[in-house]
Amino acid sequence: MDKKSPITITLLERTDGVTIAQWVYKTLRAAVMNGEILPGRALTIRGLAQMLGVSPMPIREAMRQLAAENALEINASRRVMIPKMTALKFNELCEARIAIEPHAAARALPYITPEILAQLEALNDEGDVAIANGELEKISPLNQAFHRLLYGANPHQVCLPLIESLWLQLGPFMRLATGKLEEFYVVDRHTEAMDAIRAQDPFALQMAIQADIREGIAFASTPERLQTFIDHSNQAR
Amino acid sequence: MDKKSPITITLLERTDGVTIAQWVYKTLRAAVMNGEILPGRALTIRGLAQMLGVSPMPIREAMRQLAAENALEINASRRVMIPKMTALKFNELCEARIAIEPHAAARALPYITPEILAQLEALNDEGDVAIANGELEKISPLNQAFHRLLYGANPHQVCLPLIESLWLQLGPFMRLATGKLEEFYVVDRHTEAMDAIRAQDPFALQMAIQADIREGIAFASTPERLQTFIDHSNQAR
DNA sequence: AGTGCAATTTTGTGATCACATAAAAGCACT
DNA sequence: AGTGCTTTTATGTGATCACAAAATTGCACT
Repeated sequence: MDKKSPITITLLERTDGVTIAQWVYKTLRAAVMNGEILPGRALTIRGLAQMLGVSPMPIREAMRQLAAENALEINASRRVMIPKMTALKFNELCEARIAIEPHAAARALPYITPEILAQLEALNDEGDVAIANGELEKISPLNQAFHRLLYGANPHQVCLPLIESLWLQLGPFMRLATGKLEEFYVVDRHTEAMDAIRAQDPFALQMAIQADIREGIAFASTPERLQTFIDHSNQAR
Repeated sequence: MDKKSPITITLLERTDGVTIAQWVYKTLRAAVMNGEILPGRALTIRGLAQMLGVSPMPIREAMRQLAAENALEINASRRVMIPKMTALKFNELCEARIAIEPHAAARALPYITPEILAQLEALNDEGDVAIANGELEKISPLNQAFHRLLYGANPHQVCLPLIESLWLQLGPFMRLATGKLEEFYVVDRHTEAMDAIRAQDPFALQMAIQADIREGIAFASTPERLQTFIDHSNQAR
């Protein structure tokens, strides 16, 4: 297992008045979410600082923030790495998603305006186009944007940060998952979700969200398949 | 509203090989959880550094970590304060607890050993003694310890950090709540929970946990009562 | 007294440095 | 070649400093 080969991550653009620490945070977060850094990979403050061309200070802050969201793991000797996945932990994360996300969706339902519904439709259409064109790398971000927009419609939202934390922990997997997505995606649950929203039917919405989550992890349909993915992702390249 | 009067928080003891940043984190966390810092209160890095007798650096790290857990709020001009509570947000936090905690309890159920059950019983007994003796300040920590021990029995636990985040956000309220606890606590739901554990009955356990949470927030039984608590807590003293 | 502007102070951010410890590398010895 | 020890390097932590921006204060003017 190679833990020292140089890491390459996609650098986000630095916008206007944002601090360096925030930029580093978003960059690292996107890298984790997109599976650009695989579990087991050791991360050092100085190494990242050099790679991103900043001083160690903002790296430290960004790393501590990500560690607080359980996207990074700090071991006893204070070294940082992406947590390794296990079959049971994966199961636990998925069940947690199913416990929270339908709830967050139902709670957001009363706040879905026609504008938001139109935006959800647009995201759904984009997703369909991406699937039709085989642009697999676009699917996961669009799917996330859909869920984020839905849950975030609730102005008193407190679940979204928790959900994002779960997504982050599943992140390194999601990229692998989308590669197998095509063969599993049969029914468009997002459309079902939008039907439920239009009907203001919380129960149907919860069912649709739950089904969407379960299908998104269908690549782990059997323990053997799951283990294959875990083995494949746990070897830091 | 006084935002500048000196803050006094309980200082935790620094143990062996723990870093200053961790100690600061735990100290601030306990202060928030116990409602020692009320919503709206502004916190400054230098101010806390001077109060705790350390350099600004570990304060920054601790504050960023707490902000990541939504225990602190960073406004547009990067000033930090305890988030203010609203009736709707309070409701949202409680419903989120009810969505997650019974799930976490049911997931932990298969891992409850006789040893853990005995520890739960001990905590429950301590709680009963505290209630009988009117030691209200002990109740909330014991209640938390009970729930933490229960959920944490699951070795693949991923919900506990999310739950802790919710507790932290409700923190400033919990102290106020325990003051009114005595008059509401009628049935001992912890005992019901333990009966469900012994019977290995996930559904009964979920019901007991849900009832326990709902009774713990019985002080907000009417919108008027809740608003009184909010008004009382939102004025930083 | 109230208001608008300038000077001052406070505050967060980020860089650099010193220090202690953990990991790695070298190296002698069997 | 393998092993145990020493030396060297790498790394996280925490303190100090400089800088810019925001908040506050002070003050002249109406």
